[in-house]
Amino acid sequence: MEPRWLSQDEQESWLPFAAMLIKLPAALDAQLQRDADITHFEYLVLARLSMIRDRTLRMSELASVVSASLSRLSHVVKRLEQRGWVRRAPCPENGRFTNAILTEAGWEKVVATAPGHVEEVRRLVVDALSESELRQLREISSRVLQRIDPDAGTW
Amino acid sequence: MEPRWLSQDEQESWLPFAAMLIKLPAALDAQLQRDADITHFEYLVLARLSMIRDRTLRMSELASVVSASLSRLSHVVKRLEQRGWVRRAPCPENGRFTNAILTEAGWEKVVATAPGHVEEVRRLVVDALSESELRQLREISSRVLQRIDPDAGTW
DNA sequence: GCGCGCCACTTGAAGCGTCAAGTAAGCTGG
DNA sequence: CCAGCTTACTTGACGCTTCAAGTGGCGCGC
Repeated sequence: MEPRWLSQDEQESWLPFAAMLIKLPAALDAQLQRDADITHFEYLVLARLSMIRDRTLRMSELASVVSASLSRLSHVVKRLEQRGWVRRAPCPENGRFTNAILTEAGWEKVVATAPGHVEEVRRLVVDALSESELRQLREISSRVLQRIDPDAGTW
Repeated sequence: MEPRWLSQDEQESWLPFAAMLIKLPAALDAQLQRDADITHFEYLVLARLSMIRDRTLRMSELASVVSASLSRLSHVVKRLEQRGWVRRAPCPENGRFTNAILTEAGWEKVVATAPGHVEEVRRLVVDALSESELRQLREISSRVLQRIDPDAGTW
């Protein structure tokens, strides 16, 4: 079967988009690495915990909200635990679950790190775009996410 | 100084966009890994070489067009060389330069792999969006790239 | 014309992610 | 009531990326 190659126009959209897909995460990582000595993914974990009641969440739920495998999360939480920002405790009601809990030091880390990160997100994306472009971006992202994982939108 | 947090609206665009930034590269990688047993980045290197006259490019130029460090490229090209898809030869005119050259087997690998990859790009992005959304996406991506690296647009 | 520095690359070690295998808690059927 | 399955998580090994330290060709100053 003859493949449906991208047209000239399609390529001219795809190429810059693909480049952004590579460079934007690298740029966000670089800012956090430089200013806070943590990974973008480590930041996501801390930030998510900080937004939640009791700053506590089961490992499997945390994995799902940060789009990671349980294995990846387990390794990362181990490192965060060693740095004193998170601790783990078995869930009292059900011994199979493990709760990840943001410590006071972890909370302070988030408070210290978030403004610089938000500033970078603004600088590179939010403030670079008009209001209507931002809405378009939301629509586009949702559509792509839907295609990647048709079941995911359900939360 | 009080940080400028994202507004509700801004967050509602940023969150799906950030999720896409994580999941789309993972999805593209997964397809290539599954169907062709190569990394997305390895594919990029082979594909770029295949598009160029003589299928030959200096390492440093290749690094720049695929947005990678020279070190990363060096490691990857070594692996591609071991698999027989690329070979390296010092540039005749200037012994400091190394040319990366796509072999016949490498060419065949690209020809065999490209249609499936393009199909996945269509499925997840290009065919998921309208023509005008695709144009918007190009504009948005260019704007963000400009912010990340103001000098880069010059080629 | 040769020493010194720079440039293009290579290498090795350390860190993070993934995959597969392991462990331990709780449910379930007989 | 316990054997075996399932679920939630952990661990270890391997692969890829990064970072810092090499290596070697080439040009420039004197």
